[in-house]
Amino acid sequence: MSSSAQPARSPSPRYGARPTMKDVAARAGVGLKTVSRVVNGEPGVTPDTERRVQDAITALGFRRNDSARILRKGRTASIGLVLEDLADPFYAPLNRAVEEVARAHGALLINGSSAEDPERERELALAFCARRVDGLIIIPAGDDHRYLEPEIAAGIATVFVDRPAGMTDADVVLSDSFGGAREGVAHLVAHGHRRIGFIGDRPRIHTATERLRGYRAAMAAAGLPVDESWVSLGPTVPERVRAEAERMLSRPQPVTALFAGNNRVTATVVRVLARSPRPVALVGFDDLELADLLSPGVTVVAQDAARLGRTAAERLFRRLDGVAEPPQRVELPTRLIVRGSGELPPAEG
Amino acid sequence: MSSSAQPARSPSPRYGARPTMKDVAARAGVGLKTVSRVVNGEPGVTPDTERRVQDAITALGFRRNDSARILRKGRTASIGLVLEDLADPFYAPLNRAVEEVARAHGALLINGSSAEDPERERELALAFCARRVDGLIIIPAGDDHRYLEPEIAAGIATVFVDRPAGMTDADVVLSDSFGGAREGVAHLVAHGHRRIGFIGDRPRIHTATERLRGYRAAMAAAGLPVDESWVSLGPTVPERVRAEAERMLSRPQPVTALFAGNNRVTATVVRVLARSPRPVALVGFDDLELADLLSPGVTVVAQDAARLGRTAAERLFRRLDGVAEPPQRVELPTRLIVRGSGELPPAEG
DNA sequence: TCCGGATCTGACAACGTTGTCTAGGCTCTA
DNA sequence: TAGAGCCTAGACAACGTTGTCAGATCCGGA
Repeated sequence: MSSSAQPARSPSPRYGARPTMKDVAARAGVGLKTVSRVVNGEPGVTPDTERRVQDAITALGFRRNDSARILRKGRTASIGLVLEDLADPFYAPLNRAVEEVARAHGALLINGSSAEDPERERELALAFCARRVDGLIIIPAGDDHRYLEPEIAAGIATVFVDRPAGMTDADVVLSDSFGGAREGVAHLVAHGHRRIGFIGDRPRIHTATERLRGYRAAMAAAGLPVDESWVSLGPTVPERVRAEAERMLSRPQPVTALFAGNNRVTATVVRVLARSPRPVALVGFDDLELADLLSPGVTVVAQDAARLGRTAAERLFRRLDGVAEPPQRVELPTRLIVRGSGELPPAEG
Repeated sequence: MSSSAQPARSPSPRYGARPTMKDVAARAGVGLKTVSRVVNGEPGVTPDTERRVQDAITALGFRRNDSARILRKGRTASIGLVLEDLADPFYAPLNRAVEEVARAHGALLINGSSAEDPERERELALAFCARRVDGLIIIPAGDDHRYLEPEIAAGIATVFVDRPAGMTDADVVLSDSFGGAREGVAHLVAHGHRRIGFIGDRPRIHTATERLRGYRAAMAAAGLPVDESWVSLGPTVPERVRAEAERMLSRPQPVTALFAGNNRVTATVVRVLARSPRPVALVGFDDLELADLLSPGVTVVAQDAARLGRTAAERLFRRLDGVAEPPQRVELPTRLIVRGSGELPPAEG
């Protein structure tokens, strides 16, 4: 009776039992190592033997088990990418750029979203390390990366992108948030604005504070005072951004222009301004798809996300190729894209 | 002299040589298996022993090597996702949705872009299989997926998304391209348009032909003839789309409305229409960020990309949990989002 | 005929982990 | 106090591959 029950256990015969090199070797009537040689295109196999092995491989549907290979060789030919949100259009080109570089180096890409949660960032990065990725590219969510030190010491190359790492020394590739914001605000100042609002991301996010610093620098350079009610840092959910924008616009002395700290803020502010009775100027950090088609066009401080990713990945692979130099901080320039500039609403007072 | 040269070989002492369970066991003065038990939280270890092991783990900076674990256990707790382009904003939410489901099941996500190249899709998928992912989610670039049959037979669950697989029987999750396009075109017809253009992706892409079929169905249902010069399938690069749109608009009897086959086409057409002397109606497949802010607003047939990804991933994990049922084809509804509807330019003749 | 050398091939150990199985120590009961 | 039974702990093999090494075969030349 137990024998009659057995067939039911496995839904299909030998389901999940893949052939191994041993099976191929047996079928081809050769040794294990010869199969290995054929599979890896190593020299020293007669054409005839090779053909027999190839036939056996095809017949059995053999595919090398890379887990075993990795275990043996110690290198995984894969890198891990921890970003904030796979769904964020800003990071998509970065993701792709990293993939392209990885591909050029024959490596696969494992990735995940930290969702701006330091604990989740940590879990992901360490899970990647357990898989023994050769290298890590991280968009930091947290500000303490000491947890990575054993991994880095053990040889996992690590590059941080978009924001600097906390409490640890490693390569970083950034956009010039400070300079970009300063330039964007200066553009508003040049058009006569004196009361300029700033709405940005939460203060624990490095880029947010850097951009605010740029805002203050531009204001200071122009000799303009900053009323603290014009400045707002916090979550970039539409509700908050909308409320803050409306607050700044409805005071007795309303701001005449706004600087939006990132793409999500800009998108919400654009919607608020579309309903504003009087024209309000806007400059946003990060470019937006279709931004050129809005009227008035939205002037932006654009980052080159793809270049950010490419630079970080190239740096990583240089490390993997054994280049040993002290950790470096690369800051990529931003680009002010002036749109509908002629129509930028002038300041009134 | 050779001995004096040796130190230079390894940049830092024991660099890359990670501690193993054996090292931990030696340091803690316990057996190998006891370390394994502690690392995996298995029962049967006294608190005192456990503490000794934990201390050794911390002191050595041990981290379990998942490659070895995978080799031993046969399951990788990871799934592979082959999409068309990691940088395409349409696929970003799908990507994220798949990640979330994977995460909920304790699996990691490996992904890559096929760049719409069947050969590259194949390479990626097979590379994932060599890594022994538990399952695959594929947005097909090619139309022959027989290469996956040995893998599927060997137990790698596979789900296709966004487009059906070619030549093989597997689960598929799609949007209702046909129905969506028909509804979108019917919307234009309802506003009095009789000469409606269709610009879509290359004919070998399933969604492109399905949407075209929907267009033809809507025209036929309204008793409207279709002049073949109104229909254009091909690469969605801006140059071609722009040229085709301009061609359709500059004929003696120009089209009075356009249906755009996907987000990239819509973006380009919007730009062309912004310069058009007379108003031309537009409905696009896929929603666009900020589409509501354009004037006139762009009416779209929206797909729920996140739901597409979620559905596919859930299906995959059901398979992995052993649910055995014949391959299924799920078709998700689209949603017509009417924008600036009152202002939809009416047909003139 | 024999030998050196090149070429092809396979036996074997090792990579780091987990499953199985057994040994030893302890507690509890009769 | 002996024996049953439980709990903790470790020895060992196995997962599928690759690196090392040594054996077998074949060639040409002496």
